[in-house]
Amino acid sequence: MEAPCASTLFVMPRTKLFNEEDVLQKAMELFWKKGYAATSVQDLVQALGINRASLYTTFGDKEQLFQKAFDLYRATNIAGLKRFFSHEPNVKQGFQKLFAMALANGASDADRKGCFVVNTTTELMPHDTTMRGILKKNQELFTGLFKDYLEMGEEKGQFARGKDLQALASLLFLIYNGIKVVTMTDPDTQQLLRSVKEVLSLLDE
Amino acid sequence: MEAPCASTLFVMPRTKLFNEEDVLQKAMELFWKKGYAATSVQDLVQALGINRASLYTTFGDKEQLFQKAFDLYRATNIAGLKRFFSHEPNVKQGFQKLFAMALANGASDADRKGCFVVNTTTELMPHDTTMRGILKKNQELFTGLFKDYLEMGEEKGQFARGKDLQALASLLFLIYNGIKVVTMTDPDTQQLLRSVKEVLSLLDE
DNA sequence: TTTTATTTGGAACAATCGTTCCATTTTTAT
DNA sequence: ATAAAAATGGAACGATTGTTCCAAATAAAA
Repeated sequence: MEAPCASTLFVMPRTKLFNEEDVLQKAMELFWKKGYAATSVQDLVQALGINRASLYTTFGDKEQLFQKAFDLYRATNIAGLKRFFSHEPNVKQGFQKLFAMALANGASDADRKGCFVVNTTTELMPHDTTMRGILKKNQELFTGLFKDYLEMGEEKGQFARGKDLQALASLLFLIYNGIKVVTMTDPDTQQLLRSVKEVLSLLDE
Repeated sequence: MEAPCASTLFVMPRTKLFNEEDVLQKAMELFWKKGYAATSVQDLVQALGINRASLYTTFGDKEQLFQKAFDLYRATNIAGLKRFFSHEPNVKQGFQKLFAMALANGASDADRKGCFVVNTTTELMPHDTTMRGILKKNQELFTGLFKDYLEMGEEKGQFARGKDLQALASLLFLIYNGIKVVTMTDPDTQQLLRSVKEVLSLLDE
């Protein structure tokens, strides 16, 4: 009955007018800045610059969009950390620079967004059970990278053998999280740099 | 004209049927657990067990109630910390116990509420400027108590003189915040205790 | 008992929430 | 030109948001 002629089967549709990655990036920054509950779909429509209907057809509902934005943040961060470590052979200096960067970022960001992972943890953890698995994995991945980096330093003889590298990795991760919280209210770079110097002295001798 | 007779001037009204402090405590726990944005007035009415109108007449609007609940949390915490320090003359042991308690609390709390101050920081800091002053004061108060406690230990000869106690106080505060975040997703007491042990070794010799 | 002040339950408010739908416009390839 | 597919603007949905108001019930002191 309705058999179409061959020509109609290969008609190409209108291409998307917006770059999906760019839009997702904008969504990431808004959720990062305002959190999940405080970000309305109306806010998203305005910030992303796309139509409300387009938002729903390309990203699903608010929760799915948040998940994608959050995944983008995590992927970007992990990739950046790996790249950073691979370019810094001296481990103690590497952590020194990493924390200095975290402090500088906290001080320079006028929006005081902090860390999207930390913010999401404190906002959604009490009830969101699906997010828990993701965050736990992310935590293990992070401390794992820290530990691998420490082991590299140990093998290179940059500090004494026999240290509890797992405990040190967790400790540095604690501090990383602490920095992301504390710098939101008071980006006092100078004093916290001295704190970082103190803890990194554990890698001496 | 309408001069009332003396007797009517001293008529006592109906007394409140609920204990204001108890109700505020319940509000504190709900805001602590769910955060500001995710807690609706309807949630509060049900959790506090008082009427919606009573809520507004005794506590003001949602924002004022949150502020009072938050103040209660901070006051309780600071008082508790002072009491704890005053009962523990050995400083290193004091911090050891303090962090162990923080870890144990994180592990035992089924609601995974974390720390109300940390949660509020990450939720409201990007935009709320009035809260910033409060949180900064709170931060200074906390690190101040840490530093005073460390100075007491130094004077008592519990560890070597000449350490950067201000930096150490900030460092321990960073770790305290880190613990409050990390234990929300994974209350792994055992491993983090080793991290605490590592950082407190800075108080040795 | 009467008076006074407060709580109480619930209705009502406008505003916003997340989401869906539709008619129109726009772009691409035939 | 024509057809297909996507974006667009905007209306519309019911539900929930924070807040206010009011009549009725209640408790304590006079």
